[in-house]
Amino acid sequence: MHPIRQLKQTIIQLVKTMYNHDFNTEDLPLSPTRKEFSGDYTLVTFALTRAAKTSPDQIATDIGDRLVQDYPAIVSDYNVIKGFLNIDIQTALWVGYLEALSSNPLPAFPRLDERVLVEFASPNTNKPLHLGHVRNILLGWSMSKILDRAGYEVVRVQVVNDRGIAICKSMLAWQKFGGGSTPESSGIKGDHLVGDYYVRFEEEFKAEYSAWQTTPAAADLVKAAKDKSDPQKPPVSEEGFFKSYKNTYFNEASTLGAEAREMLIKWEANDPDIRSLWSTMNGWVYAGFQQTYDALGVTFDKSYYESQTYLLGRDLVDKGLDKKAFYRQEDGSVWIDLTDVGLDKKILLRSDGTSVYMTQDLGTAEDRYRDFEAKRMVYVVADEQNYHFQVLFAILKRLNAPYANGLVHLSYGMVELPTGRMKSREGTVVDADDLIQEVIKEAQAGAVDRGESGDIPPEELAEVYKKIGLAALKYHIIKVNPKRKMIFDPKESVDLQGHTGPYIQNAYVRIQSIFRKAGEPTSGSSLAGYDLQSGEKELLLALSEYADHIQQAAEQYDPSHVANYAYAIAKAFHKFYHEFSVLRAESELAREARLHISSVTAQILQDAMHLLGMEMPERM
RNA sequence: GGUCCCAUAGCUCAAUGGAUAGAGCAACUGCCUUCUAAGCAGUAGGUUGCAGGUUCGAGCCCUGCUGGGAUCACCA
Repeated sequence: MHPIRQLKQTIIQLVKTMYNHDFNTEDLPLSPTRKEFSGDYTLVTFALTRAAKTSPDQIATDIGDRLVQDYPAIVSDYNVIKGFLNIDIQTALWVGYLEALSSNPLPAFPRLDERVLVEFASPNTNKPLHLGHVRNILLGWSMSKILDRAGYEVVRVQVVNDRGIAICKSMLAWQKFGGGSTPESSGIKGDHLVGDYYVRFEEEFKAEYSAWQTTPAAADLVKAAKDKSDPQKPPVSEEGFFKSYKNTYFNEASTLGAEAREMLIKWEANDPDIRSLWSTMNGWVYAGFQQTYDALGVTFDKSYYESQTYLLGRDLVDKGLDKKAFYRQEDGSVWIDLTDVGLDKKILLRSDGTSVYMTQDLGTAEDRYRDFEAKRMVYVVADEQNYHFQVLFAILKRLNAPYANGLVHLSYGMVELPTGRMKSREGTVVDADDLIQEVIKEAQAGAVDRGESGDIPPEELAEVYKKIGLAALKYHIIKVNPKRKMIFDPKESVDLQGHTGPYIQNAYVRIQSIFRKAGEPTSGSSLAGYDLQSGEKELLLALSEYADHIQQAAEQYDPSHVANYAYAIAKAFHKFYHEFSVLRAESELAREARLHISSVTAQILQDAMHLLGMEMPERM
């Protein structure tokens, strides 16, 4: 049994008999002793002053005395500093725990017989994936692994936005300027090829718009806007007017805009030629996305396509009307009033009877519940949509959806560059594929600089560089609390030293190297009588906390807890490695104990990294 | 303007209401004949945006303020 659990039970019992005060395991103020003090665990006694009717120091001393006297098998010693009771656990207990941990290093959570659906990635098919998607994908994947480990049955899904005006823009530009090019003929990855035509459309449109701005019709509009403008506010500039008029121009005057919209209408009318082109180009995109997903090592159980789900949700509107949860205005539009829960009124059906994004999300939720009957759904979506999800969840609650209480928006902050937000117009968007290539290249360059890859078989080198490079990139992103907006510095993302993925991999690699020379520890061997040293105990204590960190990550929907824990373990191991020799241990018992500690460390590190979506190389 | 989020070392980030707020990067010093130096040890760096409050105890909870961001479409 975990020493802290024994200690907790003992203290709870003791406090009950001494002061008639009830603690339970969760609220007992017992934590690992800070390293500047001596002891294993520290009990904070302030909470007991009322029940004990004496000073914190006195309480600490009294409890300490009783622990040492009555439970000598558990507690060996104690000291008291300003109301903090620092407790030393018997070394034999730690050694016994190491033996147990060695045969069973990974925490086993009970299976919950509860299904949770995790939605992430959510790409649009008109553009390749970029850095923002990478954060989303890493969070979603890692969250799904952590929930799985915490006992849930996990279903991974993505929602693909494969329809709408955006993909029509790509299609139109390809028709007009593509000259029949394909990923095969051009040698360009499919999603990039389609993205290139999206960019081409925007360029052509911009040129058309600029040309139009010199026409008399445009000049009239500018004049009208200037005449109408509020004299209190700064005057309308020509440039400012054209900037804000862009969308209106696209919808009302643009030739290209008209062609793109016509294409969308034809698509909705199932025009066979348009549908065929659409399928072909989306097919290129999916092949491209698949390559990126493969490179990142993620998979989905099911993909939902908006082309198949965008009409869903209408029946829910009827249901909501029947239940009087929604209401219809004179113009025929349907709304929900959420002002009583601090939100606004929200439209669900336009006056022309067409649905909006929210309607579709309602339908998709219902659809997925029919598919998987998951009472929990986690949406991994950037925090710019916080309000949308508040509203979505509130509506589903009002409709009494059976899964309404299990809805979670795993909201994460936008990824920014040191120069500010990524802007496609300014070409500062960091492409996912480029980024992956870059980090692998850097990992290789780093290894070549170091010149120590000699004993790695040449056929494994590429694989090792890939694992190192991807760990650098992924760890750099996943270590940050999701809620935070993060500044992504490409230079730092390829760092291989310090608080990085490769640093953690290196701890694992060092252990594997020891095992190649010393052999694995003998399973089930007795370590009884070993006098664990404080540096060894420090690592063991950290290892004992793995389950807590998984639990915390699962409860808070925050994989960064696991990431930071893995770093703490790697750091503790590197220190241990420097302080103690395994191969040249002073005794056979010490050697065996250290082999066990190393083995547990390696397995926990590998497992934690696996939960984060990273792989360990055997050598580096 | 309403609502929500954020503010910690030069930079990027940690810190279940507990002790003297920690890491990494960047800078500087040491340590490879010894299990992989992608490492270890050390120096330096802080009024946790500001002002109050609650508490035995506040970076964390409450109020106000300042600065930054998101959002508030019959867009998605």
